[in-house]
Amino acid sequence: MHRWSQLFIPTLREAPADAEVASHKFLVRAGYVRQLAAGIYSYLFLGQRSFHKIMNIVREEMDKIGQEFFLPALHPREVWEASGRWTVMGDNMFRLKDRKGADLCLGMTHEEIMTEIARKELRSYKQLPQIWYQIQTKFRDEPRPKSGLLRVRQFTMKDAYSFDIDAAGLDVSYQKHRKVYCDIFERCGLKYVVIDAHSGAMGGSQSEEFMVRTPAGEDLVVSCEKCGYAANMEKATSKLAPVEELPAEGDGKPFEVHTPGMASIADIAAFFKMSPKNDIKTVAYMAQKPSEDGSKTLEVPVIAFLRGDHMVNETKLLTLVKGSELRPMQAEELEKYFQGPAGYLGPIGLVPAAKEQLGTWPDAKKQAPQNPRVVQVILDFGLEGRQNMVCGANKLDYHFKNVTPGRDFQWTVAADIRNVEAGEACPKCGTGLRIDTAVEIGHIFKLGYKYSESMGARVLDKNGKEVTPIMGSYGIGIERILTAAIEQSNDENGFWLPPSIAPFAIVVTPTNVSDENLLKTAEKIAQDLEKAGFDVLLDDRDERPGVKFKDADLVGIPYRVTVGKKVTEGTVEVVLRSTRTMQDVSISAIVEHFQKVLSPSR
RNA sequence: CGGGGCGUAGCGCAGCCUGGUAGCGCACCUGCCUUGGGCGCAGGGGGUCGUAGGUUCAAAUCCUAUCGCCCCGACCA
Repeated sequence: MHRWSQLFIPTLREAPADAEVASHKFLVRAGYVRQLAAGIYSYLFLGQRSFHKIMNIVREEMDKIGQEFFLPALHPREVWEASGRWTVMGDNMFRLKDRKGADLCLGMTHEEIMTEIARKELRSYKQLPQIWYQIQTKFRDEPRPKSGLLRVRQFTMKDAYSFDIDAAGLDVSYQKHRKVYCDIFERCGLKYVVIDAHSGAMGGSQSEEFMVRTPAGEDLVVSCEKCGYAANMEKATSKLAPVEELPAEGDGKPFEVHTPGMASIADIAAFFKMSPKNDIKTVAYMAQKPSEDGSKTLEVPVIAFLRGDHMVNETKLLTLVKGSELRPMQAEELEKYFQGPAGYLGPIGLVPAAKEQLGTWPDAKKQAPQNPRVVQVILDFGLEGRQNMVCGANKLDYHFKNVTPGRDFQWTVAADIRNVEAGEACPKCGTGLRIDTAVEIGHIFKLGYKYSESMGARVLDKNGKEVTPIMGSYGIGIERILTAAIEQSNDENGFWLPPSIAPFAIVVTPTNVSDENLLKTAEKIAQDLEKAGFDVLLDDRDERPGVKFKDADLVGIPYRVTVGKKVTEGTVEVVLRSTRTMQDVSISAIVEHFQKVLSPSR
């Protein structure tokens, strides 16, 4: 039996000053974790117990569809070079050298290692499909670790990989994971949503994220309460309400207006007494990506135009142009492409690339020298069909009026490159969309052929023909399940976890251990409950009741049995932490009581 | 990477401006007391003031460098 007096549960009355989010404060205060360095934590007794429960649930469910492996966390450079990600991962990957000077890295994820096994071992379609998973420590050198266990540099992940002979098979594997993930999060007692996710520039065809809404989250979820549409910010779209156009002025053609010092959209809208919706916003970037061999960075100019009140979504833009990074243009670059200064930029006079050149990079097209002023011009869908707008004239202190896209300027491609805003119409049913911050706890992803192809995995199909297996990858953040659960259920005194993932389901608290009768009764109750399969903690510390109650409220245990005065009447109190509701239960019926409200942990 | 803040006892903080033997609350230890919401009294232990260098008779305090941690930003030209 676990006796509190003998355990190391270092609870704190005060949270560390640098803890911001609830889960961080309480994980530290409740003695679950201690910080070792930025984004690196030690898990103490209670924390580890909770993680074990979570991992067991994950394991039990995953075993229904796959096989558990355990791969190295330390990887040789070569494996990552084979997939091309040695360079792609950049500073996010921890790298080190062994004594011989050979390059190694700490695994951020294990597509490469799993594919390496598949490449060496899988020979025939008869061996497919395969689903392999592991629960492993991952290392990511986050630019900015934060929010306690939410964004860290070392964490535990369940990652799974599927290998199928064809897309139909992948779909089956994908759906199996989707089902199992729902079961896992259900068992963990989380309220979650499944959303459409951005599947990256790498040709993934389908991807969904499992999100828990919480203010502590860093991801944005766009959702419709009416029809169930849900997507992340990188993927979400909306229907735009029509905009009232400005009347054409003069001969209807663009003309310059002197706008001294009006360098922002707010200034211009005020100056012309119009809505920012009638303005064309210019956003100018240099898109970057590493060259094939990783030896240098390739750059192309990318210029986006959006409605004045819209915000560009850099991920959408980056995906569109197939780049890996964006940086704002500098003054000389603005001068080169626009021949005008910041604050007065506009589309008229630009040299847009042809549609076929979208996402092409200079190195690849060396043989076809082009006009150095050519840029990729991206028009947001929100500007299509608009007329008589205002934009910068590419000339200090001047703007154009009467600008109509398509008539007065052209573009490389029109696309959705903006952020949806709360209240805009749902793309499916037209209801107002809501936007919430959320934490990503799981992600399922049809990878396609990226790794199997680049790393040379091949099997023979029925006809004896060599084919490349198609892959999926599927992740669950173990720590994030706990943090999300805490974010979801806490108050000023502490938090309460779903019994399935709490370190203990029940804490038995004798109010006074120097009272022999109370202590003996409490021990008996704890023993009986334990025998019945419940995880029980006996708070046998020689402390005042107030101290024990405060600690019990703090540490996340969902039920408390208070053994106090009423034992003389043969009853104890059962307290439900979440609602603070209290109920007298006769000692003889205590096991039965919990058998009704809880399922045994063992 | 850019900007800001903070490093003083396990935790939370004061002291620094104006240099002169390092303090408070909680926690911890001992004893007494108390026992239904972080109780009371008495006594006690614990700190290279992040690190290194400099200025000075004297540095937690002033200067320089460095390390660490936290927050904001890295879309709206």
